[in-house]
Amino acid sequence: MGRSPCCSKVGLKRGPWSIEEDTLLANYIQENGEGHWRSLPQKAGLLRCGKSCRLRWMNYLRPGIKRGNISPDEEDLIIRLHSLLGNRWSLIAGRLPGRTDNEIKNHWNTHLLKKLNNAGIQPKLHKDLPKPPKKPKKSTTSAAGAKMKKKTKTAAAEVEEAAPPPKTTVYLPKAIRVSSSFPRSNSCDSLLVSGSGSSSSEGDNNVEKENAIAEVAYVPWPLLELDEVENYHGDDQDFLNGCDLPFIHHPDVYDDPNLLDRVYDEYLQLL
DNA sequence: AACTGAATCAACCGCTTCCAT
DNA sequence: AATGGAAGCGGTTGATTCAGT
Repeated sequence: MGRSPCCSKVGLKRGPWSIEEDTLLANYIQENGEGHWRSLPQKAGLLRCGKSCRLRWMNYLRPGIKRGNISPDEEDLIIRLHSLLGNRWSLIAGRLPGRTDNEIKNHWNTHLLKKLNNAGIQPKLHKDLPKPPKKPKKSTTSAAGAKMKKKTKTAAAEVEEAAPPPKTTVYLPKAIRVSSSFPRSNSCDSLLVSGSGSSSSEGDNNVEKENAIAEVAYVPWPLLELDEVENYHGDDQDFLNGCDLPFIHHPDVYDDPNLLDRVYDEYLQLL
């Protein structure tokens, strides 16, 4: 499976998009719809690679995009969903209408990681997990991927590395492709309006799955030890007051070591 | 006002996954 | 079953902006 040389072509423009380019792209997609990104630039008269066009459309030009001012409610939801899904930004974005995976990822890395660390909370709760049942994989981490990850340590990575070892566990489900089934631009709308867009039974199944996942995501999750909250001496009270974080200690939950296993199994079945 | 370091976020890179053949 | 093209995803980069001195 070789990679196609999408963005390595010489002569293609890179960097920030101009207003003219935005207009060309938006007009073309309005007339012809999304998709066929590879051939889109040429047809639209753009000197960009298809990937770049797709990214620009998805993260900036697409109708209904909300920009900036992520509300405390949204932050709370991001934190909850991240505790459930891990770094599955597209899945998380699918639960936040008008937000893009890129924006959520950036917000997490620049704001939420810091907030959680300041509150004495380990943001990356994916270590020491009981290995989820998984099918045999072709390859784990390629040499190139490992090399890329080794390059430099990001601020986010530093924050996470400096944090204390995790006390609790969170399951990290396998990533699934989202967009083809759940258009991100109006994912929540699509959940509410059953059958709109896709009338196939598969589409309805997806709606049901997403609704079920959403219910799981909204369950108050026993992520944090109570002493973590009690020992918090940070000064970011807005964060603690503004968010409905799952700070409640649930003895029943902690006393049942198999609960997360069961929830994870249910989640896998839903997927 | 000038400089510097930190913070932010749009865009890029490369890998994975899906799907048609 | 194997292959290759296309799309999607998550990690990372780097230009720009902001805040502090």
